[in-house]
Amino acid sequence: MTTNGLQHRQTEIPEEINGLRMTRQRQEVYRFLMGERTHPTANEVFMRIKEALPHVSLATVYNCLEALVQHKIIRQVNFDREPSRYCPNLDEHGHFHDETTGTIHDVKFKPGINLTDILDLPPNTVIKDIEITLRGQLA
Amino acid sequence: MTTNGLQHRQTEIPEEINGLRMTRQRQEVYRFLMGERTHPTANEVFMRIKEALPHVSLATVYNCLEALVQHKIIRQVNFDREPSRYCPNLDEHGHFHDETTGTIHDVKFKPGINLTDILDLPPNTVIKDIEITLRGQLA
DNA sequence: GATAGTAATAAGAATGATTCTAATTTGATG
DNA sequence: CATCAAATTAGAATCATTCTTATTACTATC
Repeated sequence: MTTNGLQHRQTEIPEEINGLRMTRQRQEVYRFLMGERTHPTANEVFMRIKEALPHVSLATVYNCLEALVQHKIIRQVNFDREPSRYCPNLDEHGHFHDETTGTIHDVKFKPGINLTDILDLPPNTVIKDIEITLRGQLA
Repeated sequence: MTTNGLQHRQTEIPEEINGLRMTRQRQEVYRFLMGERTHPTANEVFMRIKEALPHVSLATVYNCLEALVQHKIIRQVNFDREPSRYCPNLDEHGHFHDETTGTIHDVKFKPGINLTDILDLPPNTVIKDIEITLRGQLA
């Protein structure tokens, strides 16, 4: 029993995630990202959720993405200075950017590997976030 | 015996590196980066080399940096969407961004570690470039 | 060493992703 | 339903970077 009947055939999204109230706009952004594994840009999210929310604004998409990132519901991914991309995979992982096709693939670490074990960090370092980016091609 | 006497007391820079003709502007950009380990931005490079070349333009600094990067003489380093920074350290290494002070530290890998060994890459992947970024604080 | 052709530089305009501003709407609460 | 805070909207502003065009500097050749 849902509180409204609008979301049949769509992924149910709770009213709140990690303390963030999931407004209609945030739901659409999040739902789209969950079903999309191509790491879309803010603009791509905007184009797509306009289908469900024709009056949504690009600023709102940026606001939603920022809120989702800050509440650790999605991750922001940057390649050089290209437009930021967004990723619903919260597991620790890197990104491989295939230069031939332009596609982006998540890269997992081999089991048992702890990133901080292999890095020569200064003592007393508190790591909040790690980003690994690879560029190349699938031969 | 140099071809001119202008560079006394400065690091001698060859006329060509990796096939790139080292013009006066490229020399100044490169010389500054070599002596500076703070990973300066294009604008910081610009401000500084103006002392030696008062008529240099910001566009030229960007051109020089791009040429140096493309000829693998320096590396471009990006943190999120902040202005790009430039680094003369060509060894494979990552960057630790200390949020408290805003400073950036090079991070080496522990001896014997090969990055591709610990990543679960798709088969037949040719890696051209790896970037590792850490954010946190020195407690 | 003058000349022609190419590369590099300079100055300022243009671009484009992102952020900001101000006004409106929505939602939660009493 | 009145109130207050939060979210959304539309459009303007920002700012690192790139582009354009004109000028200048090199290089190679005569």
